[in-house]
Amino acid sequence: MIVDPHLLRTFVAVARLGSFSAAARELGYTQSAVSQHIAALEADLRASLLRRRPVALTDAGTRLLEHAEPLLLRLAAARADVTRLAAAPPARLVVGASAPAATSVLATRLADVRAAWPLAAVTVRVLERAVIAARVADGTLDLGLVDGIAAPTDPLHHPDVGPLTALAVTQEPLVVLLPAGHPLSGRRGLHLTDLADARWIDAPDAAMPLDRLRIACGSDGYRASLRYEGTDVRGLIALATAGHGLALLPESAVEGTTTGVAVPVTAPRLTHRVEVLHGGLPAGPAALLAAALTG
Amino acid sequence: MIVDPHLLRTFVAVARLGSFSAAARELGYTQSAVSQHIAALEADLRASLLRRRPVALTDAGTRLLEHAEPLLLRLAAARADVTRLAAAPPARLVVGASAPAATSVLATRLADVRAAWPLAAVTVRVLERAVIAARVADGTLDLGLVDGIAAPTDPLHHPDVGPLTALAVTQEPLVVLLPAGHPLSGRRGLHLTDLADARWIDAPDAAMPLDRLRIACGSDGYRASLRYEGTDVRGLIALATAGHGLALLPESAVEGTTTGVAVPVTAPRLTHRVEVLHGGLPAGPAALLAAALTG
DNA sequence: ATGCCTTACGCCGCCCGTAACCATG
DNA sequence: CATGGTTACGGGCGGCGTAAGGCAT
Repeated sequence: MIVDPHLLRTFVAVARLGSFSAAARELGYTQSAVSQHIAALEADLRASLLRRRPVALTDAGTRLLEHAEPLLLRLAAARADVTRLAAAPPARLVVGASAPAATSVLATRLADVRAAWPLAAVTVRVLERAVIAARVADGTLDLGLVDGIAAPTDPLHHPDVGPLTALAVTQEPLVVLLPAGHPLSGRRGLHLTDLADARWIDAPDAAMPLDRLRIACGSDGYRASLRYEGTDVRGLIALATAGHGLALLPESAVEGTTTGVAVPVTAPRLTHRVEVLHGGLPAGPAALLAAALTG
Repeated sequence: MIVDPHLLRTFVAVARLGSFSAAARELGYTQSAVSQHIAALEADLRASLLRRRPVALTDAGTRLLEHAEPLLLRLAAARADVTRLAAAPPARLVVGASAPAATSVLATRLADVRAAWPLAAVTVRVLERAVIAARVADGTLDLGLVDGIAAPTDPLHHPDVGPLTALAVTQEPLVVLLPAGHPLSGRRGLHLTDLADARWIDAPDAAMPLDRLRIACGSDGYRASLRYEGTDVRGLIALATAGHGLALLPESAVEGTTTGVAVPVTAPRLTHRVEVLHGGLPAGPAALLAAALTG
């Protein structure tokens, strides 16, 4: 009746690694067991999930994978969440932050956090946005700081991996960074919709990912002419001011930049927002620390 | 390592029924097996989940329940989703709709649906908003119609039970229904924020639930002076126009009402929105029908 | 011929039911 | 004392490993 999560875990491993034997090694099974797992899953669901030799997902398999990954995540989150309730608050704090806007917020508030909860060790881990909520849910992180684009009062949209509490930490204007001589560089404000066809730099780990922008604007534009994979804002600023494309950043990220011009976004009404995430224990240490961050 | 979903299912049943033996009956187990399930779960998570005699949830149990229910839902959804891919499109269509705004939309479009897909039997099931997404995900419903409050371009927020496709069907202004002699009845438009402390009727199944309104406005107000449990709008309109409280409705719901005054909501900028939900198969019948509804 | 997945088969462990036990109203 | 949860124990079954069997490259 109920789909066996062990089989799902095996299925996910096989799909990711593209090999039964590699999945078996990773999971500590024999190759045979993995084969039986997949066979059992296919029999249970009465659908072929994988094509063998070479191993590739069928349509049904692709579909199942979309369910299986969040499912396993939630399963881990459930365990972590309940266990966390019982366990004594540990003398350590692991904070995950999306880079670098959220990290800079953390830097300015970390003193408050340390004051609120004198901990032996604090670890800050810079991670991509998508995984932070998951790591908070499964207990790998005690606290998460995530930034994103949202209308002024709207909360950010986090992947649903369990009951998490999200609190706004900061909210500030978005700016478009232009090279010094750019035709628009004299403007006081910009309408993003006018820039849908401009040359953009997609810097998902250093600035705002363009796909988020597309979602926020409901537009197909904002295509990247350059992709910047890294978390160093200065590198991004250098590229943008050298004219390789526009960059969308929170206002604070461009403070002190003299080689380019940062023009605020005036429409649509979007802001850069940082939220802190924690597993919503009412009076736990994470909640205290979250309060210290928002206060 | 992985929390056994069978144990979770038993746990949910016990929590809901407040009894081990009742849960055993429902699940087709012996009382002993249920006891062993709960014991195993508690041992696995190293936490006490239930107090016995009387059976009541502990804090950890409450927490686990929040995870367990969506988890089991997703598990069912995963099975249904994959199975649905393989199965031939059945000659039947089950549509769930939140009452009554979404239902009336369905009434006006059902002819298009029948034209797009000649089916032997069409069933319309009126359900509360919260369960529709779940029933679409697990295949009980082929299509869901859900209404809600949202800012003009924003999508509705549906519970995350799997990869569902949501498409806007209609969007129309919200109105506040006032009795004829009400001081505000002469107004051309109303600011909802001015009405946070007014006397409201909470009619979750006939109009907009006030808790949604509170979320949309980020306000603690809009408390109910009367709760109306039913799906008949005419009954609600009668109560509102008789002065028992204000009602928040989509404009179309009050068409033809002469005993009261309906004043449009002008701020904040919120609209009544109906969306159709289906399990996102690209070319399946549900997608065709969804297109017929939106077209 | 050699990976790589599948099938056959036996053993171990888990899970459920029976039944005796115990606690609480 | 009765109702209802717990504990003890045994049998059945499912799942994993070993090993042999296809089947491509």
